[in-house]
Amino acid sequence: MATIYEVSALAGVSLSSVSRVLNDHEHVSKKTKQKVMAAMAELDYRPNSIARSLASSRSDSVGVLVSELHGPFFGEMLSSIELSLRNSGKHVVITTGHSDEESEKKGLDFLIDRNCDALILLVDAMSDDDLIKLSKNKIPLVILNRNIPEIKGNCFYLDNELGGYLAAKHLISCGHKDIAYISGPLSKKDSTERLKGHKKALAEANISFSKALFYEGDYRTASGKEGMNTFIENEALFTAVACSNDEMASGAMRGARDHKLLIPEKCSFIGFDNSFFTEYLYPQLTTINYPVKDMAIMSTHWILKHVYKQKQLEINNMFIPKLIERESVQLNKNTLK
Amino acid sequence: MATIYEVSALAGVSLSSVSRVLNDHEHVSKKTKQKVMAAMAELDYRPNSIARSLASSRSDSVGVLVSELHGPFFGEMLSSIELSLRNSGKHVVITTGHSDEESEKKGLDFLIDRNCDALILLVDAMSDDDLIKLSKNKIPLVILNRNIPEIKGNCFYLDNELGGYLAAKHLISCGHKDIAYISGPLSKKDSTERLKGHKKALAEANISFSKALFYEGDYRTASGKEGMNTFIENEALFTAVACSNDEMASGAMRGARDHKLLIPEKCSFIGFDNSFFTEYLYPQLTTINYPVKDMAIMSTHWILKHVYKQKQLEINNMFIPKLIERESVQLNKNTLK
DNA sequence: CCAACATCTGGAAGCGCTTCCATTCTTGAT
DNA sequence: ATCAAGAATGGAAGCGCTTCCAGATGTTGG
Repeated sequence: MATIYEVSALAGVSLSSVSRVLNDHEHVSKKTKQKVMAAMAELDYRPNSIARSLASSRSDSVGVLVSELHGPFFGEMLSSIELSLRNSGKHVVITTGHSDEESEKKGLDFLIDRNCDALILLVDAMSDDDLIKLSKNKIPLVILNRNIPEIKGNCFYLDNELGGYLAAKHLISCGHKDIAYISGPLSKKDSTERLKGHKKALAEANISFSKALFYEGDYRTASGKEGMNTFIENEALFTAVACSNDEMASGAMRGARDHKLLIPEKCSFIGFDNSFFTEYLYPQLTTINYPVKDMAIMSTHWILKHVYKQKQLEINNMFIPKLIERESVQLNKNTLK
Repeated sequence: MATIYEVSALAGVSLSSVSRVLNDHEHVSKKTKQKVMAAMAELDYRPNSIARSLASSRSDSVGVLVSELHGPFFGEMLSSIELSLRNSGKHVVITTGHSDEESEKKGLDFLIDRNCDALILLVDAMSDDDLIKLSKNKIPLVILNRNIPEIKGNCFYLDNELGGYLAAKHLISCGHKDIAYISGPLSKKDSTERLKGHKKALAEANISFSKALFYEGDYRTASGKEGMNTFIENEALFTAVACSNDEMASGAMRGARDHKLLIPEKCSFIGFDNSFFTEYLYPQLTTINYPVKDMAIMSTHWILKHVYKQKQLEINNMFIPKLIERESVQLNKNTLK
């Protein structure tokens, strides 16, 4: 692997000059630039980015810390982030936090130690205070899927409460009154916010929230099925179930089928997130759209604007959920007659 | 951020000694080790990994190049890789190639320039020759989802042909003779291998392969649906369809439903990969298991063994597909009577 | 008590690059 | 022709760490 020395020697100019053309500095004559370019080409020179990073304390890379790597949600998010950043010549270093505080902090340290120019964080376990403190450090950062008022401008998030509200409202407008709810872990803010919206819609319709129709899952398919089983075994009465995400909804639907419950004739289902697979369920899942991609791209725009000084980028922090009507919700016949 | 100099000064020992305790070298007395540790703790010192990497030309990080970041397949793969490597204190740098040759090469360069200790590659566009050449370079690498005889030991892959064979065989054993096939892109080797296995099973059963029952998709759900539409519009006759992956199978099932085709009564479906969502389809999809996680973990074992010198790791290059029977395949009534 | 060896420690060069500063070379206006 | 201002170049220090070498210190056995 050729180094800058060899280029400098072959081109017959100083190290500094080579470095200058490498970094597209002003004040390099055409002649030297050409000589250097020629030498680089001949030696098949590629700058060592580690050395560059050490000398300049920049790295052209942004660190991404997410809870998990699998699942439709993170997949789409990472995919969008990578594409957007790569289009601007930046690179992405990805690591995971597994919703565990220690693990998140370790991941964070890794990214910081790698000289990342900026960070994109999607963390569950770390406290708001930790994040606020972190944001005061030298390294710029952006927080996804979470709204911390003190650092509002760095947060990109969905109006989860509105989402929960829209879902419940839709079921209610279809005549459902007995609505079961399968929630994500209550330790996560998005879960509690969605639940809050759900309750708000119930209250507006004068429907009381029943503990018997509530199940706390973990966002995974299996827990949706378990929730459904629990409801049925307890002989709870309901005509619809709202789920905190699509994966649990698909699990719940499976659970319903295991008990020979017709969907949507006997029981309606609504999910949350609008993951890619909801269209391919049967019946297709009515859900709440979470514009993950938009949000992911927006977070990169913030970084491109504030860290890499690209102009003309509009920043928008809060994203609005939207009802996606498909086949899994039906009018409640009992109510109508 | 404290540097090694400050640690050295505070502890009252030389740079070298600090470095030695940092790297757990032999020949450091307990006393100096303690002094250094204390100083590190007091200063909240964290080594700068960039500097370390430059000085030692190691980086404790392995580069991963995959086609895409989204989708069930890559999600599970990356997740397993990250977990396994992190458990050994190594880190992962991920980038994408988008099945495009130029893009793959760029990603590769990025990883190489980042001083990765080893590479895990899942690439579609680059030629075997390129990969063989690459493997002769200094940086150790492992290739996923592809078998290149010349560098067999570095390849980890599924016996795709066997998988295709098993799927077709299963349909045939259920009495199906008219079997449609929705393939992945024929530019990808795994697609052609699966198809080959399919044809082999047909041949063994004396069923001729019909062009009218073949559709080339792109591994995405939408193309599965399109394939199904094409068959139906052309009034092709078939009682079962085999798909090159689960996503296309789910799309095909959707297409069948749009045409009021009962599944599995009128038409059986079999997928490939055993992605997480197949269980939650209705009916649950019969498919071929691809042990992605095992393969991903095995590739990290190779690296841990050969690059990081961990002992006692068994390496196994080829993985065996397995039929997973669920609900989407039914006996062909016509044949039986 | 001292040789002979093993263990421990410090000095210094160097990884490949950036960047500040000083120096030299060009301009173009006078 | 002259001179200042600006453009182009080179030298050298330094980013934070590793590692080789040589020298210092400690330990053991005769």
